[in-house]
Amino acid sequence: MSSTSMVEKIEKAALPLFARKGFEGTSLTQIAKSVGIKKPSLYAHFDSKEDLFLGMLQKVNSDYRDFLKERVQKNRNMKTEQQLYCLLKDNATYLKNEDLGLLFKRFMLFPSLKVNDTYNEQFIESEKALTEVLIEIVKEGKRIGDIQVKEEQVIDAYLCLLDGSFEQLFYYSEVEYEERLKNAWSIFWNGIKGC
Amino acid sequence: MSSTSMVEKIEKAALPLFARKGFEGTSLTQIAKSVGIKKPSLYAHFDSKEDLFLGMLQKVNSDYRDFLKERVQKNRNMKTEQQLYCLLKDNATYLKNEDLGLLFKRFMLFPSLKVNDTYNEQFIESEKALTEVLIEIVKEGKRIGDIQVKEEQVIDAYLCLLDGSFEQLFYYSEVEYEERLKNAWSIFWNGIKGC
DNA sequence: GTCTATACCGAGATAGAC
DNA sequence: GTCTATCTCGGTATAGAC
Repeated sequence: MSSTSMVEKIEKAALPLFARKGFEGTSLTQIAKSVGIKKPSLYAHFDSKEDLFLGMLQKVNSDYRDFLKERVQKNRNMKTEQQLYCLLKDNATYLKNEDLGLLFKRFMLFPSLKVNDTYNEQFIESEKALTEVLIEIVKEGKRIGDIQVKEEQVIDAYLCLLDGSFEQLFYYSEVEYEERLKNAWSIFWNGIKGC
Repeated sequence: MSSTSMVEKIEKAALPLFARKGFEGTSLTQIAKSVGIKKPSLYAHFDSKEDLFLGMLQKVNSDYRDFLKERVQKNRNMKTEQQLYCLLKDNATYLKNEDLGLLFKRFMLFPSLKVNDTYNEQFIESEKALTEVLIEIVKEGKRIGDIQVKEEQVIDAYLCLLDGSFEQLFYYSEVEYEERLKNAWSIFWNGIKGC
């Protein structure tokens, strides 16, 4: 629990392993090897495997929430359509970093399957943060008349769009993903505007 | 590899375990216990853990494709809107069986992370089957004038809707899910009809 | 076909020298 | 802080009696 630099090195090495193979699927031997030290040396910096993992989760999630805040602030003056589209794209861009994205995907889609609930709370918090941001944008959009449909409908449809595009982020190549997202978005916005 | 009845019993016991905890997360001891026999007895029916798992995957996937065919056939004479909505709902209903749904979810969302590619091929095949069905419906819908927007747009948006709703199937309670899906669908269909 | 006993391995974690 | 050596546990899989 000392030497900050080494802790960071270990977490950085552990991230892609946990993201790709999950908690149980990743061994301390693999992590140590990736760092370039021996397995028992890890215990000079972390109390247990779970300790390592949980610390990493916390960092990843607080980073994500910071990113979210910063982006929303930056897009504050755009039109409603642009704000919503940017939120969708920014989210994808951030999570397109494979390690981060896979980690989020894994622990948002398979909650309650793990030992400790503290694992999931981190991601639920991040999800809440995103939803709150969305609600703000939609409310303002309705107020100024950019959105005609009922607020609840917009929220539900948008979240579905976001979840779906998040999944597809990993199926398809980057160019194919962009094309698909553009198409899905245009249908969505078409449906939002009302006639 | 004999006594068909016992093989089925074992697979039936293994399904919820693999679905909830994954391949590595499930032990043969757990499976044996759930069946009511001892661990080594499993080897009278399967060559290995992988053998058991793969056989189960194959069965699950062929069942799913049969279900898909049957449903599409049944809805053949409905209007385009109803066909698309039913496909969405039927898919959800089928996968709402938690064991099946979780298994699909796990192995469709985390492909290429496993030992053997044969695992994933099963699910990719199932996914293809669904896409082909969708394309047929949309093509016919365009032909008879129920759909105005470009075919590709409809496909992309629909798949995004389906993926998103599939994800949400596990987040929310049944009633909340229904409500959300209804909202997302109405925005989607709104966007499809054109103005 | 099912059992007990066991081989073998790799996991997480600890002790203690340096 | 890092290492070697070691402990304990639970995993897959096999041998061989019944």
